[in-house]
Amino acid sequence: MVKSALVRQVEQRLREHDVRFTQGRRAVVDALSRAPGPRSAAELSDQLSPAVPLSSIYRTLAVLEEVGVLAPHLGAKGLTRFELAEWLTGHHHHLVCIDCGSVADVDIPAGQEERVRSLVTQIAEHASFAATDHTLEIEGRCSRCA
Amino acid sequence: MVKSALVRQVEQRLREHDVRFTQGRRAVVDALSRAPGPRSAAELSDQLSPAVPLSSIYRTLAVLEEVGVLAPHLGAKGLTRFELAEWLTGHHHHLVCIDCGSVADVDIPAGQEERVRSLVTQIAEHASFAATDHTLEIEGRCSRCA
DNA sequence: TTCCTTGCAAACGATTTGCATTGGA
DNA sequence: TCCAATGCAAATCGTTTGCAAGGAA
Repeated sequence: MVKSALVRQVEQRLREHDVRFTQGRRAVVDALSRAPGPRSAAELSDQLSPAVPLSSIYRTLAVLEEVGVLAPHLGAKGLTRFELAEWLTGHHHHLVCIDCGSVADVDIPAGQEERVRSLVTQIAEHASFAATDHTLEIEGRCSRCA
Repeated sequence: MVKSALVRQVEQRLREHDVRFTQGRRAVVDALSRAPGPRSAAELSDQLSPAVPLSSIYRTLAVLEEVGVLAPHLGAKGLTRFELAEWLTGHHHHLVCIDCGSVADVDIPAGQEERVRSLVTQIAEHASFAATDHTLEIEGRCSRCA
């Protein structure tokens, strides 16, 4: 199996930060790259345990966030889920189910994204806020819970 | 001091749910109505303690959320902040500071909000998702942290 | 009086950390 | 080799809950 472009990008980023890309860290990145949305430490542990113990998953998530490979997503009940950062996967938004709490990624057409971006710029300027990013969170019921 | 329209609306909603509007609950609603953004239990406790103990604040927040007077906002480090629900204060979006973690409310012009709403509708439809609400979260640095 | 609410302290669950051990460049 | 990374268990921290006492209708 060939090494994916994504893995190579992560390798390079870690190298730049003098951080090792170990087995456990590879396993976490791999699991997240296959997931259709953010995942919590516990959810990852379900897949990776006992090969990667929970405490190592937490440490891995912290390190990968620090170097900008992962981005956190804050969910209900104090759960923090992580996903690959947007420079690796592209910009997207979230569909959050108010029943089961699942979070799915959605892409939107470039033209519409452009409209959102310009709106964000206007709002931020007006509020003297230095915007660096934005997310449109759409709450509702997923097809399974509807 | 006259009883504000907001307090009267809350009173009625609680009455409809057979829930008492006690001193402690009034204090929490009052504190949140003065805050320029969502507040956590701990932040409220700083203001209201020892008159209202922390555990009561948590219970109050849970009750007020249940009857739809408050809406939760999930912040970094597992902190949940609450604010008055939009039917009391109007629809708005959030400016989230990536340095200090503060969250401020922003209103946007009706015309632009209409554009966001229609975009949300399109995205949700395309994804077979039953949207009930949305929030545009703008991340960046607040004027104090910039 | 009758429940709903409250206060306190103990319990919980997610996350973090100390420390000795292991493993990768 | 040598220090970063790991595994385990204990410690933290935000939040929840059991239970007895207090308060509003």
